[in-house]
Amino acid sequence: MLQSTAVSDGTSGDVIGVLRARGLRMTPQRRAIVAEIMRTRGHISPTALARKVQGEMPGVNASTVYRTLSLLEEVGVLSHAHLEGGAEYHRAEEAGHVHLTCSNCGAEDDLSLEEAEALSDLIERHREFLPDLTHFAISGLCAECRRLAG
Amino acid sequence: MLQSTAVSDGTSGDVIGVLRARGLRMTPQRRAIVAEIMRTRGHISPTALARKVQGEMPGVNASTVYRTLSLLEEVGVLSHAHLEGGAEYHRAEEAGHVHLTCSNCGAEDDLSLEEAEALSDLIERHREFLPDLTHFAISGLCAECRRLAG
DNA sequence: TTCCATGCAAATGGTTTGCACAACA
DNA sequence: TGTTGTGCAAACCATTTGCATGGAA
Repeated sequence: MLQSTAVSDGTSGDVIGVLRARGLRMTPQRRAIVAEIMRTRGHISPTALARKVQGEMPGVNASTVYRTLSLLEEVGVLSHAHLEGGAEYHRAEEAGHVHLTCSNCGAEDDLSLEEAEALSDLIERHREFLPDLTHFAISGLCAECRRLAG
Repeated sequence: MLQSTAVSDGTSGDVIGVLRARGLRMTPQRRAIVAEIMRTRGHISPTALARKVQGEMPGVNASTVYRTLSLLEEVGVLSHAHLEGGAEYHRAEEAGHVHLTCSNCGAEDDLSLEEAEALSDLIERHREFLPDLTHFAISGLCAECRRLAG
């Protein structure tokens, strides 16, 4: 895994700068992919992203999307998390929250970094294990589904 | 999802009883699969299980393994969790712990139900979200890798 | 004898890879 | 121009499904 020194406030322009600084090239496909993911709030799956990108720029191959996602993750612009439906990507700066997904209705919610901090501390205390609670989602029942389920 | 009333202390015999009680048949393949998974400590992936079963009873088809796993989960004997490598199955009675997996060395550890309880309470308090911390693993760095990483 | 379970083969769906061509810098 | 990036097609790999046969009960 490459360690990143990349800093980006979340605009496509920044990302392009980061890539340039690494001697990587900016192709129209990359621009489209970067633009699409920078515009995305929260997470998106590779296939969903591929569909969106192909919507505006037909002909962009899915393999290009996968390659670009890996690249952007290596460079530190993106990271991925494991949700119920598989891996999903999001902007690295949005990584500071824990995904809560309702196993019944599929609703999603987040836990802030501060809230997650308390959890991390608990785990750390017991095992000296330094958790990254953002990598896997936390499954469970949302408030509404709890009520309905009784 | 079928709700289970199944009770099993973890022996193949019990499981067979549970299946019988549901009018399901006991074939040699099912016996082999059940025996193998009852003998397994912790979790195992469908493909790994298939390989093991085929080791002792060649000819058992992978699709049979998948079908049997689903069946045993519906019946309440097994459940699955999402680890780094994908879904893994384990005996339902062993479900009471949280998987901790080191993203660096792959080491695995568990959090007991009691320890996890404190975590659940925290999450619940903030969101009225009732978490099932056993469903997804928690990624992070184990004590040793933390030390090495500095 | 009657369903249920299995094997087989094919379909599926996401993801990866090899390679020749295209196009940034 | 020299490399890097892309499209394409094929390969992969885990999982699912349809269907005819086999076998518990």
